[in-house]
Amino acid sequence: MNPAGEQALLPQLRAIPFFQVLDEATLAWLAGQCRWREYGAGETVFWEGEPAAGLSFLQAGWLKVVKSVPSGREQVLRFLGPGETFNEIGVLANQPNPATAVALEPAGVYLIPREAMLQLLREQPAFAQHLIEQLAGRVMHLVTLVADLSLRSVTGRLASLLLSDATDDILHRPRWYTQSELAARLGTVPDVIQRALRSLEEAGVIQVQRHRIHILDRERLTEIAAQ
Amino acid sequence: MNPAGEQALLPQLRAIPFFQVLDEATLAWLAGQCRWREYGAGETVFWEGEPAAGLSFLQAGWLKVVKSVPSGREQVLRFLGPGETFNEIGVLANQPNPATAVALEPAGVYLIPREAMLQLLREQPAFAQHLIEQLAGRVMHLVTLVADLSLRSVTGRLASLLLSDATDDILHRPRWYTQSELAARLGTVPDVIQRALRSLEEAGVIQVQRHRIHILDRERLTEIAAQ
DNA sequence: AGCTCAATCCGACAAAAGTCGGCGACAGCC
DNA sequence: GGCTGTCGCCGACTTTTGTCGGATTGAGCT
Repeated sequence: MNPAGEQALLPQLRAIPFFQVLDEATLAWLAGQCRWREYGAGETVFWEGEPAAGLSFLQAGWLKVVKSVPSGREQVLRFLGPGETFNEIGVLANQPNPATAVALEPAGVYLIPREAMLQLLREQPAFAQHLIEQLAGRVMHLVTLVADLSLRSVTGRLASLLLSDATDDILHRPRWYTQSELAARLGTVPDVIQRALRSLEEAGVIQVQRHRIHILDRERLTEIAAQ
Repeated sequence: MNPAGEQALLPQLRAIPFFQVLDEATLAWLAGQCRWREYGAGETVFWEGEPAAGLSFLQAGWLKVVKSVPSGREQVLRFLGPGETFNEIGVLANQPNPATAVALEPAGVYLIPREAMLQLLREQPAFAQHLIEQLAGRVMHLVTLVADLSLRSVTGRLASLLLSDATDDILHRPRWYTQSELAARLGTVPDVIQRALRSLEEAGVIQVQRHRIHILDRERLTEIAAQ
């Protein structure tokens, strides 16, 4: 994993939905502003409460964005993979980072400094437009998460996750996607997830293997997801 | 409660943070686009899942924005009072309304149709900028709510709410602000709120009256809020 | 192959949250 | 001033979620 030279970075930037609205000259300028950083698995990219350095985009690897509490429990706000951007909020709200970002596997990140970001915002109306759509999407996602945490059972949330994340009725779990992470994503603890998985398996709705979960009965799982 | 004529509506629009960045001509144009609606207490302003008609701002009264579930339980996303705007998200994400809005007391609302809103967005970069900040703030608020629901106890959340919403150590509760609404805001049910209030009162930390709650020991309440 | 550490699994228990039935108090309304 | 419906109050109970100790498994490493 190496930082892309400017000629390699450019097509990458172009491929990111976030920047697709920019013209070539602006993209080139932006490429010059980016700073490269690498992180090992488990390393923290930035901490909640720190001043926001800028907007980042993930060139390679996987990250999680979490809120955590002294006891050690944490709530995953989102996982993100190559090509996704993160920490827009700290920059835009002119506030400290609202959450912590941690690398789940070795990751390479480009940082677009706060000032470059704000300049883009001022000078590129199309960029601002696009950003607004992104943020609106982010809000919708969070609203769903709030309703889920408050109104639905752990088993129901787990069922929904399986239904929405599985491809061809199989949810593949990379090494980093442990029951711990699954629990943190669903707002609970590993033991409860284990219990829920077991009970779904006993009901014959899913089949759990070490690194993947098969959906056996999509229909019944959908009913369970309503709880 | 009457719709303001254009000459009365204008200063109102000017006073709304959302529109403060617009020049006089644009404000006047906008005033002409607004449509007036009134709602009685308990009436629904719009439903989750409906197509988003536009951005609204509340001229008088109080509303709640909620996600609810067939069983009847609901999660309040926010309460809002005169001068605040709502349902930006449906418009901006080009999605159906993500939540339902209900009047808590007789309310008057101006609706800015979707098209006018989008035109503003295209033609007024300053407006777009301001909108981005608003959305970023909304995201921060939701992130906090998610972390609270997932990681903190009901009593802790209640304590936080008392600390942040009380003025001069007193939280006034208008008629609509029942224990039911309090519960829906904190993501639980009325009985649990009643229990939590009683236990805080027994501990001598607060004093509960019918329409207001006194904070007696701010320091201890702050400790409890950490749970 | 053996070691080691983390992930998983499991049963028993504890605590928090949610449910239910019923009673009393208050506000609004004839 | 009485009626009525909602809100609030309370105790007992159920369910869900969270915690703990410890056994087991598997992957990666030496």
